[in-house]
Amino acid sequence: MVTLSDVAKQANVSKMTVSRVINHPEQVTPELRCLVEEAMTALNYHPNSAAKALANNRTNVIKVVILEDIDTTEPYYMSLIFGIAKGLDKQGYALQLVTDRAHLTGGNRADGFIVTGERAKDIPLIEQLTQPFVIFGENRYGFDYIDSDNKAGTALATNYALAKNYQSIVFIGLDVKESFEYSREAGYINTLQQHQKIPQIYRLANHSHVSQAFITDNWHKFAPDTCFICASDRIAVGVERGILENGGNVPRDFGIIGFDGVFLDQVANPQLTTVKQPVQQLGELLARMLLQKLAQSGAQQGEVLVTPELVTRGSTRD
Amino acid sequence: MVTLSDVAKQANVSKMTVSRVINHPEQVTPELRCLVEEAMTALNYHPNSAAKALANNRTNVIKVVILEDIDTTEPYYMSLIFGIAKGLDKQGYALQLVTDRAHLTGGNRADGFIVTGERAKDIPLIEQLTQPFVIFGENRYGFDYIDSDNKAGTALATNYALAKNYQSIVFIGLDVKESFEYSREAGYINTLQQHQKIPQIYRLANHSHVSQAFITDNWHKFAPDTCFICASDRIAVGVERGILENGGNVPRDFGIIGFDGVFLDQVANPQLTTVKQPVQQLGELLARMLLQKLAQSGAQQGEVLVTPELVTRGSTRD
DNA sequence: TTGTAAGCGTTATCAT
DNA sequence: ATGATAACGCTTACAA
Repeated sequence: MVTLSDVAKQANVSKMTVSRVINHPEQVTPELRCLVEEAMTALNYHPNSAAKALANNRTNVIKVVILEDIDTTEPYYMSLIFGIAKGLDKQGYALQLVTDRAHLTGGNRADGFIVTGERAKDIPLIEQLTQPFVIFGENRYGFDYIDSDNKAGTALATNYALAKNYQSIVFIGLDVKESFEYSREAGYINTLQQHQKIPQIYRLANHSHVSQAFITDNWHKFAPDTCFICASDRIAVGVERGILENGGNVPRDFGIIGFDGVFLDQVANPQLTTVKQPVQQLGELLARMLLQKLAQSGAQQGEVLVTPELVTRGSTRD
Repeated sequence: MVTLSDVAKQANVSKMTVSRVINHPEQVTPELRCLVEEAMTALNYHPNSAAKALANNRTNVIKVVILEDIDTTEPYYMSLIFGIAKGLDKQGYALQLVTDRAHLTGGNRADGFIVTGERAKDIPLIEQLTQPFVIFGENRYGFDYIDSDNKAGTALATNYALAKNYQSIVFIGLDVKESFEYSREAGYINTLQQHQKIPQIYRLANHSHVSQAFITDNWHKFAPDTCFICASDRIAVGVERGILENGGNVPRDFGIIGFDGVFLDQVANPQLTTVKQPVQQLGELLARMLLQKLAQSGAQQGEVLVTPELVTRGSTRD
């Protein structure tokens, strides 16, 4: 194993100079810096992260906390974790997954936290955290966060439906009292109002069989030339099935636009037009934001909203 | 931060005794051990993993290497990673995701590797690894591995189809030259032969639209009373769609059995009878096997096959 | 069985 | 601007 001392010898300087070249390059003269850098590459030096961690009282580990009870096959979360892992890896950090609330404070140490799926009751728990954290998902508590721009997403979808000349545009949302749901509804409502149309909103549990049953039960209410803006792809898949089951023509008489764009949209038949969240990228951004926060000793990072993209496919008119 | 010394003081012993209670409890007298343990809980002591790592020349980090180019939304892999992360977390290890071959040897250090998705060309690369590793997935190179028992899985499926009295039983496999595919075909073939039936195997690319098109193109070949044993849920979803598209009755005249049981099976309509791999559990087993291998300084661990489970649902007769 | 001392690789502090 | 020294928390090797 090549250590600081090895590099120091090779470059004829002290360990400290090498350390400084790595951590505070501005404090060392260009010539020495150059020498040291050459020595480092010559020896293929890689810092020992455990030693660094010990000296700095850090761990190089970030805990990813999922407070929601998730179906662990849910592709959405998996993509997110994948993105986080990639983002952390790039900067030499490793990830520890926490699904057990008890592991949050107890257990191994970490340099910071990425938290998602929190409900109101979790807020005190989160506020107890003594180390920097960032949140995935809109929140009203002033926590730093990253999310898709939900409002812009449904606005995109609604505008598209209008452009495709669907007469009636209905929103099928989720029956949860979450910030993201309100934002998605707002994007829809605002867009419709700009076009002097009356919003029509239903809220369902986030399951395809629920939305499928809903369509069948209310089939008489939906005349041809209707586009359904859905708050999730799960909902959209069920809506699509319900329409087909009742003999409706997709996309000519009925359009469907989903939300999420992770996996399910491609499995549907016809494939879904959907508001695609760049989930993996969001994960990488979370990692980057947290590491930056660490570098700035916990400074506020604010909120970052990433505009999602409308992917057009067979569930809406050409 | 509570350290060894703190615990030592509290228990009126030296640091070493505390260290021994943690790492070699048998070397310390029961009374002292008890005293120390009380002190540890009283102070809520947690070992500093960086210091441990430094002293032991370890990192407490395991690299998870995915050599295959995967669709990062693929729930199968995501579940696996989730399982690995949980398994590692339990023993205080963190995970680093490697998708870039260059990061395999270079970059940060790790104590061991969990490798998956390797092709023939990757074998030399893997053999160069200087640290313990385990593989996910059957392989013919003598590497320690964990996998589902693919052969047992398709045998389960085929026996079930026979029990449900489908006259004709067809296997739709994948057109890949991989160990797991051969095993799945073998389970099907063996079972049919035990019942004096002639195997009938097709091999397709692993996409639902490919298998859907295949069914339509060959619809005349498949008389009612046929059950399709599929090598993946993706294939099965397409087969199901193809059958429905051609007016076939599922499950009365045509049965479909998938393989994997991760997410897709539940999204299908009707939901798929499928051979469910305990993917997350496989991940945890991988973590456990690797950590045990580390504890045994790299000793061979052999292979572990986990028998999958047949989940019966609407795509086969009641 | 228990304790003492040295060292793992790095960085902060203080001196030059 | 650069270097010497101690310290981070733990474990191995050796001494008692």
